[in-house]
Amino acid sequence: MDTAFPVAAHSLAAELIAVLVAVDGGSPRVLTLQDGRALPSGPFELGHRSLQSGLRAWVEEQTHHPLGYLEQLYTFADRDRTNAAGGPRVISISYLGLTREIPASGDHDPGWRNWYRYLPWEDHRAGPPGLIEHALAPRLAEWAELAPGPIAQERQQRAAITFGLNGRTWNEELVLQRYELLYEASLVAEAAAKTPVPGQAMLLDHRRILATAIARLRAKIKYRPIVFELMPPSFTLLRLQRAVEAIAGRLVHKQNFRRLIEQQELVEETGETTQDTGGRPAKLFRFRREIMAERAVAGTKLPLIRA
Amino acid sequence: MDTAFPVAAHSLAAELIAVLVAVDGGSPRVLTLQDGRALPSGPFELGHRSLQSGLRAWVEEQTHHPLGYLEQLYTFADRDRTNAAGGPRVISISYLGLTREIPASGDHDPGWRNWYRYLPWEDHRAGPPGLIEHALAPRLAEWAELAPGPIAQERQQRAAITFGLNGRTWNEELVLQRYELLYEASLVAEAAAKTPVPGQAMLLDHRRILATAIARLRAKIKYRPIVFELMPPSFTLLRLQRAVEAIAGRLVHKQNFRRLIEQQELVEETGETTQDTGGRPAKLFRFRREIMAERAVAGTKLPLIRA
DNA sequence: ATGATTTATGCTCCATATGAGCATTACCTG
DNA sequence: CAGGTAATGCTCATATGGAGCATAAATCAT
Repeated sequence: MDTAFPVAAHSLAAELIAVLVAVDGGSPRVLTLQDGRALPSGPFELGHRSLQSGLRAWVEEQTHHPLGYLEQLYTFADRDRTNAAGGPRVISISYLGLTREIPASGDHDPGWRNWYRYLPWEDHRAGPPGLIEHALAPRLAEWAELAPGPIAQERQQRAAITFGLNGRTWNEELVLQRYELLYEASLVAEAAAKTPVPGQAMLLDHRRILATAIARLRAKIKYRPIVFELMPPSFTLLRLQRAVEAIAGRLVHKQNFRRLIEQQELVEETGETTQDTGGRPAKLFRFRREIMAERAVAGTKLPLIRA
Repeated sequence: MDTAFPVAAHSLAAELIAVLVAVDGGSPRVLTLQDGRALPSGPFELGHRSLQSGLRAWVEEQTHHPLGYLEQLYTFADRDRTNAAGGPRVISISYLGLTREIPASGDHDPGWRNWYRYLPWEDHRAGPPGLIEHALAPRLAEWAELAPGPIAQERQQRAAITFGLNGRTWNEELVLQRYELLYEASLVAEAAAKTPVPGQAMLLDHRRILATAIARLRAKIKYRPIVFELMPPSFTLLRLQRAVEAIAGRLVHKQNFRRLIEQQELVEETGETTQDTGGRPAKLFRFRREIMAERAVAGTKLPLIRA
């Protein structure tokens, strides 16, 4: 069972897809190509030592910008992804990358787009977007009704849970589940919707990959100090908070946020302050990289017994 | 972009590798082949609709056992993995699968091995294993000393943090970091160690993949109700606890564990009890699958503002 | 300059969750 | 019946997370 030779190799190709993220003030940005319709991608070259190094080299060459953090997202090889019948079967390996600044827009369109343009229902910073109630909920209900009794119930419940309908709480991490629900209900252009719900479509499954990246980032930001990969060397606590909010798509309690950051000793004062805050001048902070090693992982959540 | 080796595109192949886990009483088991030296793996067939379905079909065919839960782990294509020079470049996609029972051993070796056989330093249920202090710590210290000043410090610190040396607390989630540290220090057979530290080696990087799987499982068990995928339909709370302990490699506070499980309403009594506990008969419970949809994801950890 | 507006920062309070034990109850075995 | 093993019920101290109140220090419109 283990020795059957791998696939007749000539019908297989590998592709790398990157979701590169930056934060510009209050906007979460993602690097796109083709007028915002595609994520950057390229073939996996056999010359590279590993996938990771291949992607890193390729991204830095293309964007001329250092890549702070890089993490593998997901690999897929769904048959229906390959558009050309008879073309090679493509395995796509997607990555999430965080970068510190947005490259100065050289000549024309640098391609950094606000990601909520693609998934507008994900931004709850100003409360639940109206389009959920007006544009999504009715169409989802309609879709649920199409199914026979028990299935209809189930669909309705899924919609309610993922989108926080009828008074349920919004869970910002369910980005992928929400996109997939809309896809399943044929409400997005990628699923051949006649009249898609709001939100710009992308080529192939790039919007799904974006959703995966956002979900991962929203989850990870809570237990690993990765926001700092998106920040300049020094920053005010409010800017840091705004970055978190941009990613999470939710507002954060200012005082408690500060308490959290400071008690974890993640930052230290630079000693300087900045006045371009609009109000009282704010202290500048820098990330304490040294703490990273120690703060390896926190999470317990199991009633362990102490040693 | 440059291609170091001018190999035509036909030298690419894809392989699936599965880490199948089961729990047998207090033993965490993993399915192996070749007398325990390899994880089951096989080619990705072009006929399959997707990677996931390909793997699922293949596993169920091979093991004749249902696969409860399946999750992608990691994809890699390191050049040094391909042993045969000139052979195709292989992309390996690894999966973690959980199964409910251990298949009855048919004729001979069913291949389910206790995973601590491969990573003996990971089992802290009876306190920190002696081999950490006796066999690992000295060799790691030795390795640290090989480097010049500052690097030596750094190595020493990494070892102390990952293995919980000199009074630091043990973090059971750092399974992969520990294995990689030992690899880097050439203390495991896979890294051509002259006299490897205890722990059975595996072919290629299979032991690293196992470490990845355990790390993922140990992390996930804390915020998703996946232990139940390893349990029979009804079970006592102690059996459930033993399963968690087997995976986490640590003991759990019994009363608090019960409180946690019950307050989360993850289980319900079946109404029956069992007497083969050795002591007072225990109530039998079953997992409340319905709760899964609601308990989609819990974790906040950010000081969010309520709606 | 003056009061309104903005943001930074310091603190308090309270509800829960978590970590540790103590005490009892109910079976089995020799 | 004594002793052993588990199952269960409860209590208590502390840590953590969610909300607000209050004050300080700038800018801005009038």
